Amino acid sequence: MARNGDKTRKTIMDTAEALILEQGFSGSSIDRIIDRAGITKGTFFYHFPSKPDLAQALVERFARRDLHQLTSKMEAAEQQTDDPVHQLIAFLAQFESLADEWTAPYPGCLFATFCCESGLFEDRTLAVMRETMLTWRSRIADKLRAAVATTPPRAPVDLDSLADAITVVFEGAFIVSRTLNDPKTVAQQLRHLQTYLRLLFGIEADTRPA
Amino acid sequence: MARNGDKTRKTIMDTAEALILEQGFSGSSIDRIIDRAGITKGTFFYHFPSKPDLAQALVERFARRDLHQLTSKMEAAEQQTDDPVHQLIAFLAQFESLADEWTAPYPGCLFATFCCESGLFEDRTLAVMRETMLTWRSRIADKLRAAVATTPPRAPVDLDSLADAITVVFEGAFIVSRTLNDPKTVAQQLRHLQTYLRLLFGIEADTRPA
DNA sequence: TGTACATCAGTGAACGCGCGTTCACTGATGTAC
DNA sequence: TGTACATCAGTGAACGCGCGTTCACTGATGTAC
Repeated sequence: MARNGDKTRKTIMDTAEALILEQGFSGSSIDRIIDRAGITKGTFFYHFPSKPDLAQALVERFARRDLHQLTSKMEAAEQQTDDPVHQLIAFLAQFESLADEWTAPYPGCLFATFCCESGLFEDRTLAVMRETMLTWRSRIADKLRAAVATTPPRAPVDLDSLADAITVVFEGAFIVSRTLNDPKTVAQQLRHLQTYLRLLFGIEADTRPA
Repeated sequence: MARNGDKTRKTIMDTAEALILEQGFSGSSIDRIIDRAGITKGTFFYHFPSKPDLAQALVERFARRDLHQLTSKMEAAEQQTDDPVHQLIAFLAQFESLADEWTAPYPGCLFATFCCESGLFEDRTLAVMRETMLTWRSRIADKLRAAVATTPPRAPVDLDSLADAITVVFEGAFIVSRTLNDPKTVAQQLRHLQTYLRLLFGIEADTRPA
């Protein structure tokens, strides 16, 4: 056998994540994961000492990818314009474009799933989720502070909770999209958030309806 | 023994719901439910033929209560004012006041929890969730249509997805509130939604920051 | 270059525990006559 | 009013299956000399 342990580990994680997004963590047994992944139980426990360790690895990978999206899409927005308000709108527009092309409901957010079973997880697992959300809050709130410095908002708003609104829309739209079996929910809700920012900072409306 | 079967049934449902909101449905075994409720296994299966039947009973009760909130708070808002925009804002303000008094994080929404494990449930269970969300959409969208008839919105918006935004905020704020262990998230996000409506329909801002 | 050994990656049988479900039973209360 | 029977509400032991975890093992590849 070639030393391709990393590939097998990735297969396990991909399979487990997909199953967990359908059935939750408790509802996804190791038996079913290895069955779908086409490996044996021994292989699973060679790569992950226990099921909680799988949870930890999954949440860390999810957080890493999530923060990468935050950084890369924010950098792209910063290249488009110098105005912080327009940067935020361009930032959201990128996620909207992505979501707009979906034909199946939002497959799910691992954070939401784990949050709904939070009593089962170790503190270190929940801490990764918390820190990721706080990083989003901090980065977006920075941008919002820059925005209000140049453009006074048309209504008094708390900037930290306005920053959180992005996370709220992602998580909430996922739940609604899944429940209603509607692939368009996420894009629509991201559009409302852009419209809110436009109205708040007195920017002309886009032509498309939110 | 007195014929107090209804009381026992309620105890089981209350205990199960609380446990499910902590650990998810799969993570909440019947053994743990009966242990917390102080009853025996025979009693559980006397009241519920199977675990999926418990899920169905819980989701139906949750939906009934949820729709009652929708109706009663909307009626209260309609007593306060005749203007549909102000009615919607008053409607949201009632939920905000409620949420503002919370000192512990939003205990959870059974729909979000079930949605994150949706692969485990029967269609009839998921259908209750879907129909409840569509009822909210329909009632709120009616009000929004009445609003745009009298007050032209300052940006083009799709009314169905704007109606859904309320559900999105409830579900998303629950996830964020729980993850960040912050009791104030729900109230704050409901306030942003009110500010959005105010800006959209050109209504003077409230004094408190959103 | 050949040999001996270590390490990596994976196997599959076995473990005991907890799960959802069944069932024969109990005893209190309600109903018929 | 007393008696016989039905129903309601709950008991607790027993069931087999699936769960997470362990472990002795295999065989291919890498490393030392």
